Amino acid sequence: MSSNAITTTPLSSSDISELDHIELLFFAYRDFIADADRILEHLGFGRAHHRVLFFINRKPGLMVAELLDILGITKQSLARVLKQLIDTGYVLQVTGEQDRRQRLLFPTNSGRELIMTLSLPQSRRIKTALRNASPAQSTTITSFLQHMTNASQLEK
Amino acid sequence: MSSNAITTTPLSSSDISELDHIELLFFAYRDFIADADRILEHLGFGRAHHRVLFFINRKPGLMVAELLDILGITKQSLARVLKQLIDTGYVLQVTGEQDRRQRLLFPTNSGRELIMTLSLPQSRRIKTALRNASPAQSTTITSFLQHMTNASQLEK
DNA sequence: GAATTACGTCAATAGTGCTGACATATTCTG
DNA sequence: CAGAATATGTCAGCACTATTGACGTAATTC
Repeated sequence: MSSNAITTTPLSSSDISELDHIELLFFAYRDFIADADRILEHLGFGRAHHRVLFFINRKPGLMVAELLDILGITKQSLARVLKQLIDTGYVLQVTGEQDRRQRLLFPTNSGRELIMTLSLPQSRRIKTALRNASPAQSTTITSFLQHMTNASQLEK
Repeated sequence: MSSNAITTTPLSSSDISELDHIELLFFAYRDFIADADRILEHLGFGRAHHRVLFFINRKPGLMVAELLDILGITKQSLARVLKQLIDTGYVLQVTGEQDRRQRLLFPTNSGRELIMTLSLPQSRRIKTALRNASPAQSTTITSFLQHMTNASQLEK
């Protein structure tokens, strides 16, 4: 048992390249996330705040329920960070006009400013990674990322 | 202040596509990770266990210090999950031969079996995402992921 | 022999996710 | 109109994973 522990048992050769991709994806995302982490530290915010603010900025006026769907977390988890973002003036809640049960979410000016600051190093990283890519190659990469999501994998 | 909250303040137009990529990367990684999460639940393990086992399987015989470098966490964080993986028979520690201070890490047979099970849905997802990609396009994607890591961004 | 290295461990804390339970408006429906 | 459904908020407790700081031990190096 321990005698053969050193033997590597390769997966079928066709899987090898996917293991490489798994590893690459891990490193890419880890380094990508770390860019913003350094900035968040100073503000007493975490990654959850970042994600919430990012999507509120992407889709100003979205409902709490929509945001929950996008993030894939529970309302209790969202509540904690959302409350902090509201209390600190980065996010604004507005009662829905047609449906007054809804609380539509908007970034404030500070919120937009913050999310831009957080996005900058990440944008730079992507820009650098795409520096030598042709438009066609950029499309290939975008398409790959899209196909990696559940939304795209469903319509296979 | 609240009057212009609805106004979206776009970043410079050249940054728009990078925001799209940030969003895509979030969804891709989130769904990608979730594949294994469902399996881990049943075992009482978390993502940290997954990552540790993954890299021990990728590089059998690596030192604890190397693993810490790869994962980018502290030894105290690693200790907890590593101990569980050792206690449950998925990982084996072997004292280094040249340097007897080292504890070289190896996956056991069960460990290799488990990491294959965890990697399968992720491999399938990647395979599906690459289904219509030519070899050249595959290379483009691999190259992009590589360039997204700190290691590659440094040698710019 | 003393410093350094590789690793382990105890304790406290933070961030972020979860479930369950319950409350409050508001809207929809029979 | 009364009751069901919906959108949201909140309290309480727990799990997992990360952190820092401090200290210990064995092995190696100088």
